Amino acid sequence: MGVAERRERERAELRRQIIDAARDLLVEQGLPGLSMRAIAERVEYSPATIYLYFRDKHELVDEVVHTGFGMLAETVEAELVRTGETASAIDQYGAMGRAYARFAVENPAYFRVMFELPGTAEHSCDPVVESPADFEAAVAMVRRAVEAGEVDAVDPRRMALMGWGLVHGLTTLFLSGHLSTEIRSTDDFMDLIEDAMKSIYTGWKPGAPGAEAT
Amino acid sequence: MGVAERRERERAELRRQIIDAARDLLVEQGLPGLSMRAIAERVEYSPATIYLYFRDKHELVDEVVHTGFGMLAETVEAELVRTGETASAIDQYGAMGRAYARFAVENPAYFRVMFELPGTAEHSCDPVVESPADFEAAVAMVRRAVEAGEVDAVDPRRMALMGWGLVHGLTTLFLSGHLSTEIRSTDDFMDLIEDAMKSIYTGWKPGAPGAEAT
DNA sequence: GCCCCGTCTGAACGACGTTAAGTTCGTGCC
DNA sequence: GGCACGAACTTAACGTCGTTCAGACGGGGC
Repeated sequence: MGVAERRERERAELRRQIIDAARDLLVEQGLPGLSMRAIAERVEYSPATIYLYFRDKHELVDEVVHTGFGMLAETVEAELVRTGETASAIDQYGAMGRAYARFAVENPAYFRVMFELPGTAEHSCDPVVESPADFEAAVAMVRRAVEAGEVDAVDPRRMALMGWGLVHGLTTLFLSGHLSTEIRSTDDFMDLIEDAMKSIYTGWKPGAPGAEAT
Repeated sequence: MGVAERRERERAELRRQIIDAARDLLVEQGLPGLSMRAIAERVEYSPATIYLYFRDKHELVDEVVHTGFGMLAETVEAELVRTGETASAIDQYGAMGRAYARFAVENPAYFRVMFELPGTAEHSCDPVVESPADFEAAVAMVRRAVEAGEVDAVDPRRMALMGWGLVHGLTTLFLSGHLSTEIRSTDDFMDLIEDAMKSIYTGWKPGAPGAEAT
């Protein structure tokens, strides 16, 4: 009686194909090119068929966004294992920021959909802790840096938030062209991110004025 | 022969009404509610009429975005004259960041259109210097702080960029709901911005480790 | 052999941005 | 005063979009 199982496999397969087609279309043509009809044509089905697999366009895009956050988390975590052997906690924290920015410039359309579309916030959340996965990793990294005495006693959650905000803000401003007078190339941008990660924890270093007052 | 002048005045008047209707619609119903047909209905003209005043929807939205950047600049500059008497340069710099964030939470739809729509970057630019107006003001403020000895010698352009990125990033993350686990209310958010502005120049204070190395 | 049910499609609906053709009407000219 | 011009505006349509629904197809169980 393997017929039901085979049917289910085929269903999951097509569902996967639709999501992949949507992702490719998004990457190749941006958000305006992401239409149900275009997706349908790419998987060689009628547009109506998609609605047998997804309630509406929103649900399909949600799925794409979800995989996007998965990719982002993978990128950041790969950077963590790459630098885990040699780098200090605070340097790893900086490396996380750079990995985040690199993902954004390498997948601009993806990144924009993930953060600009309304109602995508819940997809950045770790299913276990109800909070963005990488954010928790960043918090842990700041905590480790504090415990190792690399930086002064600061609130790790608050400081991870600062780092996220700083990198995310510079990234979105860069992607939307608002930094074109200051930052011209991707290399310039990555230098800026490097500076930014450095400068944000300069104030936490032991002996910095006002660092313990926060 | 004032007939041509009157015609021109009437043209400008209707053009203004269309922009205002678009702005109101955007504020009331967000970007999805901003359709040419809805704008036309609000000014009580046929949709086709709008095309006698604007080449296409893009040009009309550009005009709305332009006024948005004007409002943002006014908000920030009003804060500057309010604090100009009493505050130090570095505190005024912090006040600029808070004013920016306040504008965003008070005009979320406006703010999102200004920064999320593709090709809006040029509207943030001062017509004289080819750069966002408030950004130049922030650069000047950092420079004044350096000259007054309030902070260590840092690159003012670079540091103003950091401040912009930090505030902008936290703001967009907050508006898109990605901070909902950390920041619940608008008051929480404004507290965060206050912290952020403080912490970003803590590292520039005289005697901070590594501040002169950057 | 028949029927059922899951799968899929063609055709349509309403809303969208946009355009071409046509109507109205005040104005300047003879 | 009558006429022609041109600006202002509308009507109706085109092609696109997301979405729905009635029906066609076809393999599996009785």
